Amino acid sequence: MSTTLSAARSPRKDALENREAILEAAAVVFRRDAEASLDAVAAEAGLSRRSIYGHFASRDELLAELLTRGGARISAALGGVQHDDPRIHLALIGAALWTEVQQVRVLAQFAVHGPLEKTVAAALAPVRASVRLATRGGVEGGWFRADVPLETLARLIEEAAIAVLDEAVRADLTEGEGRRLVMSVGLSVAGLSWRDADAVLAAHPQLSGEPVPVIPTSPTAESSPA
Amino acid sequence: MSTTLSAARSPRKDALENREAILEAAAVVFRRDAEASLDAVAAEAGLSRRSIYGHFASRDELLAELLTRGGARISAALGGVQHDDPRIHLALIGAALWTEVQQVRVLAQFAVHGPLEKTVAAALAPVRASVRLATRGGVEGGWFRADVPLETLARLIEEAAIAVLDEAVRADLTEGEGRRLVMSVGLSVAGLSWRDADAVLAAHPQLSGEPVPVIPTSPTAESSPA
DNA sequence: ACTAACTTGCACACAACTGTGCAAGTTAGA
DNA sequence: TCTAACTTGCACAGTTGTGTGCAAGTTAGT
Repeated sequence: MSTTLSAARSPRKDALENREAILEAAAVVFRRDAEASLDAVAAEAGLSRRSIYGHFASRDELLAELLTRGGARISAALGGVQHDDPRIHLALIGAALWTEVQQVRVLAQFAVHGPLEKTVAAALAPVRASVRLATRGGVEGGWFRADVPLETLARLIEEAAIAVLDEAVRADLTEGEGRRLVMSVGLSVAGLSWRDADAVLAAHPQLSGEPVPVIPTSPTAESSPA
Repeated sequence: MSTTLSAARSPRKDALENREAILEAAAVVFRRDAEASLDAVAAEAGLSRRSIYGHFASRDELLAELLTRGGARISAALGGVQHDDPRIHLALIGAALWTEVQQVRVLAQFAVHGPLEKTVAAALAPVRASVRLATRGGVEGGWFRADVPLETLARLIEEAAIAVLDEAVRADLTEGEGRRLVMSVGLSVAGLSWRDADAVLAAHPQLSGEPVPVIPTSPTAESSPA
């Protein structure tokens, strides 16, 4: 009665929820151990391993979607981040990353090993570009260290940021403290003294108050704690 | 005729060499991929997988020895490192680590995942202690950042150092450049501006010339590239 | 209340890896 | 030269994981 012949019924709503639950569970599990089994993911999601294959054709497909989404969220958070002062630009990037710590940490798990490298690299390309832009500006402006190739410096800043995120989570820092630390250490690696870095942060209210503009509510993850 | 009854002949020399070759191969292989198979190690060593079990009872035993030795080498390189000025102390630690990049990178592979964590932690304890000492001194002296718990700062410096080592290898930097960068970025994360960090390095000839005292020749690895 | 959409459990086949036993080879060294 | 010390290849058992097929359930939505 709906479509031409033997119309298939529309997909069920709870199936979509389960799909999200799987992705959320995968994020949790793979954040701890990048090589965890699908059994572990299923357990975390409260489903059976078998049913994962109802949503994803293979482990790799699940991973690909997970990483792509993570990259998208991060890029979204990076969205309007930009500033004439490269120091503030860099700090803002740090702040934006902090709002997506979980995602960043999942991505970081796969950044090094295996063939997922490509996927992760693609997902993080916008972030990289933004960091590179700020870095270049900072070096040219004379604030950032000029004793290292730009490319190297940008990478060091990235890696330092990830290290800080990890440490902030491990040390269970406050929201505010974590944010501040990511920004401050980022600027440190860039070349500023810690007092200068803190001065920059202190002088700019947008860096001490609430995060960045923030997006209303993403339709993807965030809710449904499985 | 030698020992009391049915004297066993003494072990053959080439067996020892093979044992070393296996360890060296393991270092190479596991540096790339911490979860590589023993087949891969055997191939790298030019031996059969079966014969590995003639030297090590299990994968874990091989790993344990590899990590323990790595830790020992690093600790040895750290040996006499100490200085009244915490900034120089920290720089010297960086320089010492640079002489053992390879070892450090192997250890780093296992620092996070799995049950080897304990072994690695034990192996790196002396390094940690030295870093902590320098950090404490630097903070108390007013050079290093005082806006973070000491423990956190020490860890950040460690992680930053590892990141720099990785990047230095990836970017294929000169011996000298690599050493300088490890020291400089270490000081940066500690809180110094990049110019101050470079000034510290420039003002102290021991930091710009050849490494640290260096040990004559360790009887373990280093040679036999297998 | 019917039925397609989902989930589940179980049974497979397949692959990769560890660890062992053993017989047949090589080789270092007394 | 002779023999114990080593290496090797192969076969095997055991483990852990992936991906599929299928029959028997539940459940959402009409």
